[in-house]
Amino acid sequence: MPELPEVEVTRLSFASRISGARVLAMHMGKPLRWPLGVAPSVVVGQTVLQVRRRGKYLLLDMERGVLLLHLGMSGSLNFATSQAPAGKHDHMDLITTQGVLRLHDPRRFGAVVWSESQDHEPALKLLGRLGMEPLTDGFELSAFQQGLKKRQAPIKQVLLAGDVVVGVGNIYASEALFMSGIRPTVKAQKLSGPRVTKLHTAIKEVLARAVAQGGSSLKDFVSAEGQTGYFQLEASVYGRAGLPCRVCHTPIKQIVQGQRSTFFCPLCQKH
DNA sequence: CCATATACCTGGCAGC
DNA sequence: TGCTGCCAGGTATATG
Repeated sequence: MPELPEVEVTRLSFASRISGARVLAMHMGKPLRWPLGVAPSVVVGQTVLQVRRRGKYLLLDMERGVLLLHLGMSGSLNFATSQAPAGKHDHMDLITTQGVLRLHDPRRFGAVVWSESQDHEPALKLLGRLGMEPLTDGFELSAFQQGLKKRQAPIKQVLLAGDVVVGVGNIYASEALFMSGIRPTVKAQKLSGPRVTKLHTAIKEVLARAVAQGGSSLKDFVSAEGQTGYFQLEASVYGRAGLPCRVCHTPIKQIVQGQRSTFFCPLCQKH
């Protein structure tokens, strides 16, 4: 569920609502990917200053540290208005003066980590090797090109790795490569300048469009299930194995790269 | 440094 | 209906 667009839409959906809130209590459920790092009581009493996003991580800046959240594969955040009973898969409740921020994550690949904001904190180390933010000016074509030039791995896997550019998950990697007419198996370093330019544009476009779409359903995003965004978007290739390409009607192919599914049109993405 | 495999965990679904 | 096997939006870590 959560690639960059959904994480960003999630952020937008609760950032203003929780900013300025003071933490009254914090409850953790079953273990997530990493331990919180401190007793939940450490977070109690702190005020949420702002909510930022870095890649697919959400960062709740507080007075004395940062609460880092990751949604993993199956996580979502929602606001429980009162003390509605936590369900089987609710693994964090942040009870604040402005509502209860609740993490729902069946597979528990997500994470909630507290970090006292200085350098060598393990939580912030997670952010250390992340690549460029695709929806900011920092995502410069020349830097993108330079990043790809070093890589011999297939372009799809380089996009997913997140150390050149962040936020492109398994769905949007396939979609962006389709948009730019690039075969996912091509070695990153073999892409010509013009093709890198196309890909650079496609990544920005596909992610920005998805954020906009998610944003349009923002009203019921939280109260509903937190999943409306993706289903509004029509995938060009993802999940469409065997179905006709929307452009040329050639059957879409599905392959496996790095144990993940990749989808592409063999005609529109010739090499 | 780089590329690839592995591990984490649960639910949904196709097929029998 | 129930079982089994496979698949799923991520990514740190180990291994070669």
